[in-house]
This record gives sequence, structure tokens and C-alpha cells, in this order.
Amino acid sequence: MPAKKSIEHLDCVVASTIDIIGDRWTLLIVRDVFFGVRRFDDFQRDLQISRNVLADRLQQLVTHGILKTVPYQDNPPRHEYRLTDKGRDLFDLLLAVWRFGDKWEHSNVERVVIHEDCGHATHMIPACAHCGAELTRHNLRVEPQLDVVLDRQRQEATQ
Amino acid sequence: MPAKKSIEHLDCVVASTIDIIGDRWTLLIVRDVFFGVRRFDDFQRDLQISRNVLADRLQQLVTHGILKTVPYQDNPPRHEYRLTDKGRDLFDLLLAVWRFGDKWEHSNVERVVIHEDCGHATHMIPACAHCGAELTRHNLRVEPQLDVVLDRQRQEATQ
DNA sequence: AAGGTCGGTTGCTTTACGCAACTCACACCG
DNA sequence: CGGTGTGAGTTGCGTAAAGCAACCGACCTT
Repeated sequence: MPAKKSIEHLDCVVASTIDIIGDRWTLLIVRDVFFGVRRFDDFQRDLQISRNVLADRLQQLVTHGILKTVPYQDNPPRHEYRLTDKGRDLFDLLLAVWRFGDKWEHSNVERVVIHEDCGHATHMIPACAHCGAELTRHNLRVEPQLDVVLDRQRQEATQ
Repeated sequence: MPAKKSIEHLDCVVASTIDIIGDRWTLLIVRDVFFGVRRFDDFQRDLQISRNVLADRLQQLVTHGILKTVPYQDNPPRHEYRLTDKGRDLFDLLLAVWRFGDKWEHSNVERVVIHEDCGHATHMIPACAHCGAELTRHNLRVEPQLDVVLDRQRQEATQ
């Protein structure tokens, strides 16, 4: 590929987030951290990712403030990777990915998410932070709209 | 690169989902569809993605059952891209991405999500599908755990 | 007939990824 | 004190995926 194309021009927080997690490994690494994986070779063993790419992704995650390195021994110096506050906030995103995959994809290993407060296997539903009701694409509106959409609407109105 | 590496061996619905949306363009295309973009040139104008990659991604999305093509004129034959039921279920995932980006990233264009039922600008909180309470990484447990994590725990227990 | 729209395809180039091998500093074992 | 193991990477090589620009074919408008 020619130099990874910038997507800043989109002026969208979705684009900025995709700039961080938009590849086939980064979110899997984050998933592993939530599962309790913390060390280079453990990531490598679990994901079977090539080592140079793993080193690069971990660096990127540290750079973006998702992970931080924490030393766990001095001789020889060794460190492990832990989530930052920002990294912990990726949990909700991961729950959403999980929900979608659980509903539409399948896997050989069935993993269950259990809500310990109510004791049931469950999944997430997006709720309104203000009133608690379920958020759907029918009761949400985003503003401002995209220019291309406005253009298209204008064009169709004048026909 | 050597043939895009398969991540099936991970046996995880997160991995399967990342197999679909895990690159820098796919989720942006889906975002645009939710915004009302439907046509090839509109995607291209908005995202500034190269045309060959756009053609490939749209094909992939159709193959994975996220989008479907709907003809809108006969002469010359033209079609637009619409979400399938599966595609519509990516809305929750997109809300989670939005929430994360809204909290931690920033953009030149401020976009607001308004919940029309309660009238407030809002964001999503993951709620338990069973009891409605908020899901956090403290009140959730996933089973079974990863093998590497179990190995590590065993090893630390015998020290 | 000149130019525009729409939805792509083709060709060329570059780079990021996969793979395997190597490194370096230490620790443990006999 | 030599050999093996662990941990966290780095180096080198080959290839395919992505960027860019140009082109295409069927239609429509001026």
C-alpha cells in the first residue's frame, strides 16, 4: 500500500477512533488484555500474530494512551501491558462487537457473558445516558448531517 | 503482505466480527450508510477513498450480508447500497465507537446525537438485556477463559 | 458533438504485513 | 562453567493490499 492514508479530513470522532482500532489485530489485543493477558509472548501465543506486528501494535496502543507498560521485575528488566483509563473505556465498544458477533457470527468455542449482579447470561443493549431508554436508529438524530447527503437531498428536491 | 492472515483459529465471535469490519474503511462506509449515503460516487466524495478499494469493500459488505444492492433506475442500469437486517445491527456497535471517540478523541466538526424521545443530546451506556442495569467490566464474567490466562495463573500458583 | 454522470476496472507503485531467524540479558540446572 | 530456557523484542526478505491516476461504456443534457 501507499502510505496509510490519513482519514483526518473526515472530521469525525468515529474516524479518529478507527484510526486507533481500525485493523485486524488491535482490538483483538485489547480483548486479550480484558481477558487478563499482559505479556508479549502470551499475546503472541494466543493470537498467533507475527512478532514484529505485535511489537508495533503494542507501541501504537501505548502511544495512543490505551495501554501502559508496568515493570514487574528488575533483573532482567521486564514489563507487562496494562489498560489505562482510556483503554478501560474500550470495554463498552468490545461489548458491542461481542453482541454483534454473538448474534450473527459463530465460533467453535462458545463463550458466555454472565452479569453477576442478576446472575444471567446476557448481552448489552444501548441505553440513553440521560433517560435510560433503549437507543435505536429510529429515535436518534445526528446533527449536522453529511454534506454529500444534504447535496443529494437538495438535488432530489429540485427534480 | 503475505496473504491476509486468517484469524479463525481464535474461535471467538469478536475475531469473526473483526474479520468483517476490521480495517480502516469498512466501518466508515457503514457509518455513511447510516447517515443516508447510498451511492458509489457519494461514498467516494465523502470518504476520499480510492475507487478500487471502495469497490472491493462494498463487494465484501454485500458478501458478508451487511449491505444489499437495490436498483433505482433501468437506463442505464444503476443501483444503490442499502443496509440488510444484519447491517442495521451494526448500529449499536457504531454508537459504542461514537461514544468512545466523543469522550477521548476530538474533531473539527462537532456532531451531536439527540435522543428524540427525551429530547436530550446523549450517548449510549451498555445495559443488561436481562435486568436493564449498567454492564461494567466489574459485574461481568466471561467463560471459558483463555488458555494462556489459565496457564499463567497455574504457573503463578505453583511459585 | 462536447461534456457530464454513474459505477466501476486496469495498471503502476509502494508499503505494511507474514514468516523465519536472530539478539541480548539474565536464570536455572547439572 | 557450559547448555538450555525465557522474555521481549529486532532484522531481513518476499508478497499482496492499498493508494493514485487514467480509462471505460452506456446513457443524458446542452
